[in-house]
Amino acid sequence: MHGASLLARLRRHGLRLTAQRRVIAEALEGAHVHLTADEVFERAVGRLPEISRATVYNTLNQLHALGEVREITIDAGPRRYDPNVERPHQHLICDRCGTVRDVVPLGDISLPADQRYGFAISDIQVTFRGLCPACARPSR
Amino acid sequence: MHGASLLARLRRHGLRLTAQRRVIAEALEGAHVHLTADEVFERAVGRLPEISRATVYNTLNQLHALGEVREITIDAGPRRYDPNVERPHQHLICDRCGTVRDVVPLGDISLPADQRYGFAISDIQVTFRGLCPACARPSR
DNA sequence: ATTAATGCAAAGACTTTGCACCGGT
DNA sequence: ACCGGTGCAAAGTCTTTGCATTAAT
Repeated sequence: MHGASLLARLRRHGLRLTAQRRVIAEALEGAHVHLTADEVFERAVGRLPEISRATVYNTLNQLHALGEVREITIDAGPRRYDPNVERPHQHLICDRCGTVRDVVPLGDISLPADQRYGFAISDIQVTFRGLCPACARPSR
Repeated sequence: MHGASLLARLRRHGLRLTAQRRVIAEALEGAHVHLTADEVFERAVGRLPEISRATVYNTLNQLHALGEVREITIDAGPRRYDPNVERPHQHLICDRCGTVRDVVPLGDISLPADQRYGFAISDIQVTFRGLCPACARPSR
């Protein structure tokens, strides 16, 4: 069901294949880090100068609604987009510089029935927070 | 070290005890749900009409910086503030209406050394997501 | 041909900030 | 008296939206 490129997945959802969506998908998939909408826009502009921020936002929102990208919200600052919805993973975030790394934790965590309040739980997100090596250095 | 009122904790940090901070602390502690800055402001205005949003934001940020309140960031929408930093707990969030409930999960999760990337991890946040009973109903 | 997608610019939601005045300590 | 805190209004950051135009199917 997955494993295909973002672009292929777009088509599968019945969305039209436009140049804009192509460069947005490429920007996301080519990144080794999770980009903000603005970073996606910057990269996209390099390949398609007429593209607009609105289209980037619209497309990112659509991809998210379709479950094809994950949104990462750091406490402050813009949202970031994670194209990897195929392999389950969680995030490790530096509280100072905001760097995000993908991680696969060990162990298991769950909610006992008396803690579910009747919710239908569909996802468990685990975020590890701390300081990355660079930010932990006392140099300030 | 904790267990005292927010107000008492404020004083302990050397912050001045003002009427504004008093009503903000009361708003936070009196809430059974986690409030947004604006909700805190609304409640505060009821008791102290001259209070400004800027002061609410400033104070909330200070409390957070001091570790006396927790910030909860839902994907969309304003941040919420959780005055309970005393008893460890996690959050259960409805993806449709945004309701937040405090929960105490079972189990354990951790990062193996090869997944830590040299980070000094100081916190693990677990967020359960799903639909609350009201939003799960097919009525729409 | 049809209708979704785009770009632009404007509006919106949320938060921060500069500065003169006020009020805890 | 000192200096942190406050209120106001303006600015800032990030995101969404209305609408006329363009282009994928």
